[in-house]
Amino acid sequence: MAGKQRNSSRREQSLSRARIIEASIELLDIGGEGGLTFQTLSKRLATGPGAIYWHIDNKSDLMTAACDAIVAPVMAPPLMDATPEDVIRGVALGLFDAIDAHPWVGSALVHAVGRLPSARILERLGQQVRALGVSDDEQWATVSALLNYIFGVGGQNAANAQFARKHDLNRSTFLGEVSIAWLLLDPEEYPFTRSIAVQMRDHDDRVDFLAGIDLILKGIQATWHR
Amino acid sequence: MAGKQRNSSRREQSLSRARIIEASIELLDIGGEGGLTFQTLSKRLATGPGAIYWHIDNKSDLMTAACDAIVAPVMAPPLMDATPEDVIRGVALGLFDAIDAHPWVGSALVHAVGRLPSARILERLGQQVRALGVSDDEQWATVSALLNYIFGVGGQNAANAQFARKHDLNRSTFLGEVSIAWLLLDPEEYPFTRSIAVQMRDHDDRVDFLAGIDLILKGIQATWHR
DNA sequence: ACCTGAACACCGTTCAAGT
DNA sequence: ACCTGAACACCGTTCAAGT
Repeated sequence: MAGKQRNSSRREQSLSRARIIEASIELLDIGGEGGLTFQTLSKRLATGPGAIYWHIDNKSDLMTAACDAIVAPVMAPPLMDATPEDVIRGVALGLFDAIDAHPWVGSALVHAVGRLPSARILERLGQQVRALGVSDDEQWATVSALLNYIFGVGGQNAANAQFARKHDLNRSTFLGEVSIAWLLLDPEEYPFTRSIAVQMRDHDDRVDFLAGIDLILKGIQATWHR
Repeated sequence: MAGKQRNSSRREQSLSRARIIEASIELLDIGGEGGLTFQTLSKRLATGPGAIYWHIDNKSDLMTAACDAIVAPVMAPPLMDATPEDVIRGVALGLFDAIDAHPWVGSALVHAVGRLPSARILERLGQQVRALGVSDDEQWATVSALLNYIFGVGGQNAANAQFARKHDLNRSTFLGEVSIAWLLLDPEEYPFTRSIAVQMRDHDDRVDFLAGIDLILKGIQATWHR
């Protein structure tokens, strides 16, 4: 399927699926989830929208492909000489950092059910869950718990980033606004939420994410290591 | 702010925020996330789009309000005479069932960060986490783990439902397609995913959801009950 | 085989004009 | 105060026409 690659001077490089995905990632990083449209994309690639459809099926496929381009390298390294728990922590943290750097990936992962990026993560986590001694018929539920938690954090990160961008807030002012909103809730009905508002404002996403992973790992150990 | 309520014969009831939300929920239940537009909504309410904007700020607010109308009653009952663990299970299952009946709620919850529906759930879970003996400075991370897991499942449910609707699949044929796609993966690279494909096809969402909650609860117990 | 770009059906939102 | 509905700027996707 290699193209003819004549040295046409109309464009520096001829259009290709790889170049389209690369440009899409740049647009998503710059402009967030709303930064990628067929208008912005075809303008950046100096072509028309129809040309893009020659190389990709639709926007959903494009998002999944862009997502996979970020996720695949993160899931690649083998991380030898480590306990299953440590590998799971490493995989989860790698994913967290990737989503932190590209918040749109969190949203894309949620919408890429059963597609390649999810399968990569499932495989990586599943092998470790098996190594932890979880019985065959409980492995799916156990990996699912990890996967749903990770996707939950990713989706939340994506939503937060999109909200902050829309209202021109940085992370700390965004958290400050939420904190204030919580402090204004009815003390009778929302004692816990109010009591935790300040702690929430100053929390470290990454630390709390790992704490959640550790809670699930402890639950697995408590169930299978005795 | 009560309207004049003249018995005009143009419409059976005068427009109101409550009636708009009610109609929105009906449209979302019928047509999924894409079923609610200002066109379908104003048609169903026998009015123009401008009239709707008199009562609500924008579509995001409308989605959050519709979401809260589903979530609020589920979070209301007190569930006396139960352990904190059982209350958490009850709250989580109630939410799961609500999202199962209205998949768009899963997506709406994720996008309603720091808004009322999330605060209701946070409060309900937080009080029980406190009752479990989690120290003050770990309460946020602990409730977050539960919340992110629940939102992860909800978001995934919403995405699955949207995908199935788009391709005219019911739940079991949808899972069958994913299962087949996984079985076609490279055996060298995806041994775990392939081995679990059949188990995934026949799994019970609700049972697995509760298994994840129990894993987190066990992790909390292992951390704080000794 | 690959690209062009106008056209299509749709979307959320606005706003001058009505009552 | 509340409603009307045309208009606006945008979106993903298609497709006849070009090379």
